[in-house]
Amino acid sequence: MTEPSGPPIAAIAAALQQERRRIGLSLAEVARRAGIAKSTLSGLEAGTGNPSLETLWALSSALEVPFSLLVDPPRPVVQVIRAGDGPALSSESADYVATLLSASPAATRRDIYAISAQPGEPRRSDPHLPGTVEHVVLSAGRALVGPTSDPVEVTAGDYVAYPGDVPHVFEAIEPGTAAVLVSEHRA
Amino acid sequence: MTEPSGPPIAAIAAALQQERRRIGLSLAEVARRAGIAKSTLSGLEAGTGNPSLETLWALSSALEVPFSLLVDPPRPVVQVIRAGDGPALSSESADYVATLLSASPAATRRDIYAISAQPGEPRRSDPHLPGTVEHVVLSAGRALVGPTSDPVEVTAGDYVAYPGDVPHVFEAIEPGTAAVLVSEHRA
DNA sequence: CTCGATCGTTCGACTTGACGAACACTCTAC
DNA sequence: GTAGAGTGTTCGTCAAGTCGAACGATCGAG
Repeated sequence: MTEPSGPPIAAIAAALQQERRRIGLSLAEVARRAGIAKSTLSGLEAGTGNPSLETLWALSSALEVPFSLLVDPPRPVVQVIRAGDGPALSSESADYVATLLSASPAATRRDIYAISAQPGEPRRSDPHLPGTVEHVVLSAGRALVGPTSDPVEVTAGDYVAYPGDVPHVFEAIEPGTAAVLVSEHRA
Repeated sequence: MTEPSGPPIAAIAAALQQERRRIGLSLAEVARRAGIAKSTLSGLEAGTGNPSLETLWALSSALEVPFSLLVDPPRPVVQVIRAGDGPALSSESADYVATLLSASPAATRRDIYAISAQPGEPRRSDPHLPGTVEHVVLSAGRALVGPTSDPVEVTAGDYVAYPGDVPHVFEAIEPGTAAVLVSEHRA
């Protein structure tokens, strides 16, 4: 069972209101900053509706939180995720598996990923929010990691950090390549 | 040309097509699985439009990728620490080596460690600052990790998180045990 | 108490995204 | 050659999301 639930409108509604109150802004002020009608925001916080991508993006900018915060539910403080566990939230393909281990809480803003990759098509990523920094520790194998313009070849045990707000890539060179990735956003 | 934080419609368009072709499905088939019109999907992959939350969610399910992947693309390099490099700062003992990879900036408060351990005396840690949380991803071997009162046995690939403000332990069970540890303080 | 400002909600009008059929195209089989 | 099944695209229609204004509620100053 992957995702039994529907669209996380309820979760987003809660996150919107929580983040807005955290920075102490009124509904009208956030709507103004986001460039949307406050009636729209009012409805969203009430859990009614089906916001468009632009609306959500504008709100994440106005609230000054990563977009993922609005869609990734918070996680418990203590938990165990087995290597063989069904994916709580993972991105899979034939030669690349990225499992989200720990989503960033509101205050700290960082995600931890376990990556398992096979040689094949490189995993390219578009720029993230400005201020994002990513850290990779290769557990096994060999990979080409870093900005698309200047990637670095790393082997088991190596560590590499790079800005997340430029296009970047993760390409396994050897079979059975694994890594731990920490993506953090500095406010 | 690079917008500071424009809606990632273009990125989503690329991600949609990339993921769809990765699993080798036709546009019509994905649309059918997602329960949306193929014309809608066609437009989205072309980069035109502004999809609603429900539409995106349905597509992430149909493509069997996490929702966050479509809206929050993964990661990119600035600093490289090779496995054989002499660590600038490390804590060593006969059967335990912890290398500091990335010290926590003032704002974010988190440290990333690479741990190499051998079976022997458990590595016990006294409580850190209140609000500290530690995350461990085991790269290789087998270890007993977590609160001293209730440790968890983990193997390669496993993830475990536990409060850092209580006594905790890291004990290698197999030779050649390695791990990545992220220690963070929540304000 | 009254006025004013700000809060969040509700309402009708407009804009726009989603739908589904028809379309042009490619490839294969007969 | 033609017929068929597959691909992805375009277009008119309808439903739904968004907008802006008006609404009642709340709080503080005079």
